Amino acid sequence: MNRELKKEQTRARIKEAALSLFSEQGYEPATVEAIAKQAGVAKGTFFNYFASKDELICDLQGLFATNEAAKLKDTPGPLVPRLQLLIFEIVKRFELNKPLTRALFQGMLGNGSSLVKHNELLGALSETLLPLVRQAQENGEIRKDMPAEMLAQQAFQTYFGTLFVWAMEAGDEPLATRMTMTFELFFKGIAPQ
Amino acid sequence: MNRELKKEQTRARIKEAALSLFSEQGYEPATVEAIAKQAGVAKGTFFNYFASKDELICDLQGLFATNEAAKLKDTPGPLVPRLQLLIFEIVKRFELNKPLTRALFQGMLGNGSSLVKHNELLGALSETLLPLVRQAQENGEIRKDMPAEMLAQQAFQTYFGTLFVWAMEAGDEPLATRMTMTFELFFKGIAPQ
Amino acid sequence: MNRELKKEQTRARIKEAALSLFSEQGYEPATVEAIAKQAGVAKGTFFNYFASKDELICDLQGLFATNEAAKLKDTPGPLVPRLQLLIFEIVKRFELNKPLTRALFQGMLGNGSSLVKHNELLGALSETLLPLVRQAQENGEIRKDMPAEMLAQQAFQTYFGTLFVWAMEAGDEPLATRMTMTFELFFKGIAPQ
Amino acid sequence: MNRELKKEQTRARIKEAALSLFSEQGYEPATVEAIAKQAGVAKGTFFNYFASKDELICDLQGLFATNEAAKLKDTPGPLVPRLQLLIFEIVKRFELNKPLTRALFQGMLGNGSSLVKHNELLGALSETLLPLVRQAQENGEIRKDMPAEMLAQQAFQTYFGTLFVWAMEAGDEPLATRMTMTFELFFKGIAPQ
DNA sequence: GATGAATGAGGGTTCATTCAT
DNA sequence: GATGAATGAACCCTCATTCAT
Repeated sequence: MNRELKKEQTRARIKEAALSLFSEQGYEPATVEAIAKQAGVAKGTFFNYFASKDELICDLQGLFATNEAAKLKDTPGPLVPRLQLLIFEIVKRFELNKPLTRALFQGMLGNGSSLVKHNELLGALSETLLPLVRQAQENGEIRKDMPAEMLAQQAFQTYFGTLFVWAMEAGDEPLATRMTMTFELFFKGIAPQ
Repeated sequence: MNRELKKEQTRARIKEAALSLFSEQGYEPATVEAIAKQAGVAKGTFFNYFASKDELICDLQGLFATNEAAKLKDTPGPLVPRLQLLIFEIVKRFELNKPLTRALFQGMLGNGSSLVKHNELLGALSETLLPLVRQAQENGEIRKDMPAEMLAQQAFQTYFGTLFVWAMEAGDEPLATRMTMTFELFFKGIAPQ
Repeated sequence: MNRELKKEQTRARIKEAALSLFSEQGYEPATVEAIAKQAGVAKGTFFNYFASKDELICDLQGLFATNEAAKLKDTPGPLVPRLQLLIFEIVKRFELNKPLTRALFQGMLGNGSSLVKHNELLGALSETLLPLVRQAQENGEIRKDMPAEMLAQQAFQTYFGTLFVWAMEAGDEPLATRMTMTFELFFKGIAPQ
Repeated sequence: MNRELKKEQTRARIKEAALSLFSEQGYEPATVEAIAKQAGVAKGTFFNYFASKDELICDLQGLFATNEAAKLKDTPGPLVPRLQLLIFEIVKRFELNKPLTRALFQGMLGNGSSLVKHNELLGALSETLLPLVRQAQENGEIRKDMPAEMLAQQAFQTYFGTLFVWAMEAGDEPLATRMTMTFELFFKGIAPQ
């Protein structure tokens, strides 16, 4: 439907505008009015698509996570190198710059439902990851003396820690190499004794 | 001086009040007025002690870091176990609860001078850490194929990642055990080949 | 005509929906969108039937008045008891609850054309009433030392005063008995010396 | 105290400004911003004095009532003529014009706490009135076959009915004469048989 | 005729900050 | 040094109304 399509586009334009302004100005200074203007719609229109600025952030925090890991399921062979590759590709794809990353973090932290969403996202990701981790434990790729859940949690910490420290730093080195290196250490840490 | 002492106390009371309210309500909802009231001073008085709410956050972010590592300098023997112990003791001491941690993160992220301060703090910490790391590399406790700076950076990532993921989770498990475990993996990751 | 009928029904459905929502939520909170939804039409459709929310209120304020008095015209005999009976029956019929009454008052008061309509309605009612009043004055049922217009005006005051005070009260006693009693006093007040 | 005095003045200025704008433009069009401007204060200052526009209306509805009746208590002699005189003087004093009266009605009707306040005011007024009414019943000035509470209620109806119908009319005749006349009828209605 | 996405002025309200007392 | 009234920009959000489909 033409109507339907247009709505989708408007929604996308608003999200893009938000990302653009968060990158330029940060979370708080990027007001709903400014976002709407940048998206080429009226302020009221913003609220036809997102009940609040908070809801927008909830939506946007999806950028932090993907479920690409699902692709690895049911394929045989050693997992660790493929996970490493996966991480590299994921990080490479989403172009989070530092100010945007900070803005997203900030938006998430000051917002109860973002918190809930965050945990849902991590939960869903865990669902995908857990069987793979267990399989890797069986294969002897990963140490068996830690529960898979804990290992997944450690992976998340590694991920967000890298993201956070990177985003807070002044320089402009790319995230991808840093993330890759960090996960190298991580995989070494969780290798069997 | 009596005068001097009183000022110090007032300042301390304001900081305590802020921590208490950030814990209860989060960063934004804890208004300057509420903090002042909780501290038993007038709103205007707050600004005699902190130039802005942002400056207060800058001050408070010191809670994330200590320079206890300095104690380790110039003492011989293996470093890694002592570092682990140090981390455990640091984390155990400062009682950051989850809402407060989130509030501090949020305050830091939306505030340019906090960013600067953050990097200064990490820089200073690096200063202390670097010689120790190099020494440990010499001793063969830590892999030599990564520059000490990078290793320190990795440590920070590990630290903040743990803090962040923990602060975002729903439960109320203590930070200390989690942090210890995480650093166990970390030290394993950075052990020599 | 089928077409004509359907329009009439839709219009009626919208009015019913409005009354229902005004009763539940009051005048302002009952948005055009909510009314349309309750009536089972789209928001835009509302405006095909009423040029504005104000016009709807104009339409609805007819609930405050009827011209049943016309029935009394040209029948002989004492008027006062019949008028009393009439009032009782009128009030009994239209089921104005308190929140709805307040909502209608509110809608009327904030709306220029409602004001005009209100005066038109009262004017028309006067037209009907005046001959009857004069007749009653001739009959010696009502004092002659006040012009009929003034007496009609007094009746309106009595009517709206009762309505208003009743609508503002907390309880849920029925309007009918109150109105009857009030008009008993009123008729006593306008009886001949 | 000078400080205290100034606050009082500011509060008074805001109320005056509100009355002035309600008279000119009606309830809704008189925005808080406009009221503040007219009062010569910033918009934020308005909210230092009134938590909301609704609260202002609550405050203002006091204009509808006074407790001058208290003066009559404990003085001997016939009450009815003194009550009539009292009403005349009350109405004469407060200069409610028609648009303002409509605005106040409108503000009260759309506001839950105004409703409560209204009933409190009438309750307090009843407290004062009831002993007088009973005394008048004893004196044989007022009919004894109706409870005093009901008579007070009837008086309120008479009062607000007159106010409402007068405020809705187009002309500009003074309220005082109308009110006096209406209460003449009312007192006749409640005279002993 | 029906639809509902788009509008956008304006709503009430908040709060960090200033400054006269 | 302490106070708290005043500030006013900016906040998020509402909703009657329009109009292209």
